[in-house]
Amino acid sequence: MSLSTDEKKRSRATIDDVAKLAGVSNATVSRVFNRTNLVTPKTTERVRAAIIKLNYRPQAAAQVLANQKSNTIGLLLSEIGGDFFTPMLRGIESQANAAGYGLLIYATQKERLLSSPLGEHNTDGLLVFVDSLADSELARFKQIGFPVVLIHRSSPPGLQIPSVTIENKNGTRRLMAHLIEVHHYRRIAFLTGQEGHEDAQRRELGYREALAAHNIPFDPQLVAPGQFNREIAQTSAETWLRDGVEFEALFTCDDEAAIGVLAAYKRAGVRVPEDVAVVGFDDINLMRYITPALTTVRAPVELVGKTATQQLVRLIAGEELAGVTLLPTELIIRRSCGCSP
Amino acid sequence: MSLSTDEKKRSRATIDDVAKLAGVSNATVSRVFNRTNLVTPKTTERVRAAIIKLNYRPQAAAQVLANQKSNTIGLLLSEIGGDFFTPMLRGIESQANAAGYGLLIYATQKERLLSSPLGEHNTDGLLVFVDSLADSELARFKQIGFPVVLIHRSSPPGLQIPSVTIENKNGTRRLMAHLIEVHHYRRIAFLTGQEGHEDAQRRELGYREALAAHNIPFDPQLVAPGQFNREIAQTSAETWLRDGVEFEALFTCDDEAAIGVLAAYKRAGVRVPEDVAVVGFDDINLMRYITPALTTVRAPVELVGKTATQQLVRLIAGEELAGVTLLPTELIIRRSCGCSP
DNA sequence: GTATATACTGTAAGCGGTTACAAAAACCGC
DNA sequence: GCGGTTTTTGTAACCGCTTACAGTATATAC
Repeated sequence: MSLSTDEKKRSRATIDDVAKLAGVSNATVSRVFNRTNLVTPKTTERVRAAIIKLNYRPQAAAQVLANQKSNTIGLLLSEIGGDFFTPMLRGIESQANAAGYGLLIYATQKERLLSSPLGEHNTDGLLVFVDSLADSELARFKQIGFPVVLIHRSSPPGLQIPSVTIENKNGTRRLMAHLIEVHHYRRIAFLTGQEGHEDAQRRELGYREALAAHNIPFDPQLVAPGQFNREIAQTSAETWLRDGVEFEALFTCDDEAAIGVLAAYKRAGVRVPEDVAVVGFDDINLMRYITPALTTVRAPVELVGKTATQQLVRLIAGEELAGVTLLPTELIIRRSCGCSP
Repeated sequence: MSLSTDEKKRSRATIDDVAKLAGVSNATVSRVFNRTNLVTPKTTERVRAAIIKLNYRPQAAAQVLANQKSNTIGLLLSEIGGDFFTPMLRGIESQANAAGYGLLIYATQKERLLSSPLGEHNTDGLLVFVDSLADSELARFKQIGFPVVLIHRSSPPGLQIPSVTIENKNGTRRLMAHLIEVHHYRRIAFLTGQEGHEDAQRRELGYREALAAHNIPFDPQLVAPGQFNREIAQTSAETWLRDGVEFEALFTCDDEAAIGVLAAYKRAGVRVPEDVAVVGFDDINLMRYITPALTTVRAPVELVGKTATQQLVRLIAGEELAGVTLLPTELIIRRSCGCSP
């Protein structure tokens, strides 16, 4: 028995193996594989047969090297979690796929950022979510012309990196207008979002602008930390309760915080919305099932993923584009604001 | 001004550029980069400086080709969605990362399976979730010795592919035991899960075994389709209601179906757990917040991801392993079964 | 049947790294 | 200062695929 044959077999067949078996050159095999219609039907058939016989699949790395194109885009996250994650990823993956790209995911715990050569890796472009990449790296990518699109975060000043996010301010304005104009609430409290998070900043701005627009004075007493976090929000609500701070409505900056607040109120016997209205932002899956169903602003998460990916694909194709794409949010009225249904 | 220099600059620096700038050979640069301690401190310093100056990063594809190792694992899914997805992905990503691997994700809409050369792509191994890959491809991978680990699905007969899943049957047995022994329910209905889905089959088996173990005859009247789907489950519950089929408790095979059932009962004015107990399986995020809080079985989703990835990494490292790894589930008692808290 | 245009196919040079091996340099003891 | 080690560095082959260019076979025209 021939050991050498066996040994050949054990590792994957290469294009040369196919060529030899089919009695042609590797160039011809390559042509067959890439559907350049330059090969005789008869030869094509022979090559096809050899490919099937050997179970040949081209080795991606070699193609990438030869083509200088990986057909892969990368997604950088600081953390995998949260209810928005799945739909966003779905949007990204489906769009990437439709455009013929694979998707490579990195969750970059902050520390790793500096030490690792991460980044372009094996990708043609990068989707950068929130704070998953340092400004300095962003600058480097810009400098070497490596395609990047930012998600839920705008470009650092100077670099003009395209970015996709949602109408945080407008959404908040509409939500606040509902509370003020429909329900005639005047004392509306606010739970801030995560430190340094752009969505949080824009929502806070919307809150303040809405107050001003309705001639309601801003009261710092009615602002406490929420951090996009259940526990912290719960603590803040409990503190208000203990201190006897009163208000008619509470806007929690995001839905997670609203859940924490609801837990605090439930425990304290405060009724929502009878005693106080509670509204959030994002419309995560839970909100419609929780009791009371939560009034919130729907963030088009999947669309964000889709749009960002489209832009990245165009960027990779060589189009110039920049600026912020703002996707529309939608006011979702349920029970927790005091509406009946 | 020298255009040629500019043109060089615009595309990424290669190892040769660095070598030239540092006045050494590319081999030396490679050695510096890979921390083989074979280079003089002085030379190392010169090379380092050149690397920084040129912002050099090795091109992954070239490394992959030269090393025959991509340091990337692939995850194959049929669909991105469901509440389990995020924690599973987190488990996979964190573990992959800890082992020095990147993560490539494919969502393979069924049709794509055949046409695309997908698969090993640029990965050292593959995590295959449920039904995301045809048996024939699995066989091919087995044949060429390409590392694969299955998740929530066992190996096709013959191929001995390692697989990681959860204690579906035992979890169900414990849940049923609780209903029967603690609450003394005897008429317990069952909503089946998704056709051909192994988790569903094992849970059904657990249901039947539990009945048998307690001398409760199996009643086909008390079984209806659930499909892991809210709407279908809701319809089934409504049909039972209309037909006047009575039972004391309902096990829905998964939590999604339980949500559908709850919706049907709410609309019909049936009280849970007073009129009928409802229990699910999985313990998705919602379950604790919904009213009534749902008794269910917790599936260790993140751990499944972690474990599968660990096994894959060992497989890639050349270890032989096979067989099914069964991760323990945990009974989570809340209100919907009739318990008080 | 020959000249010429046309259609296929093969040859070989990259793509950007790694690494075995060879060559050169530095070090050592005497 | 010399031969013999030991370190450090360079040379060149190779990883598997693509593709410009050259070469050969086939078809077309006369």
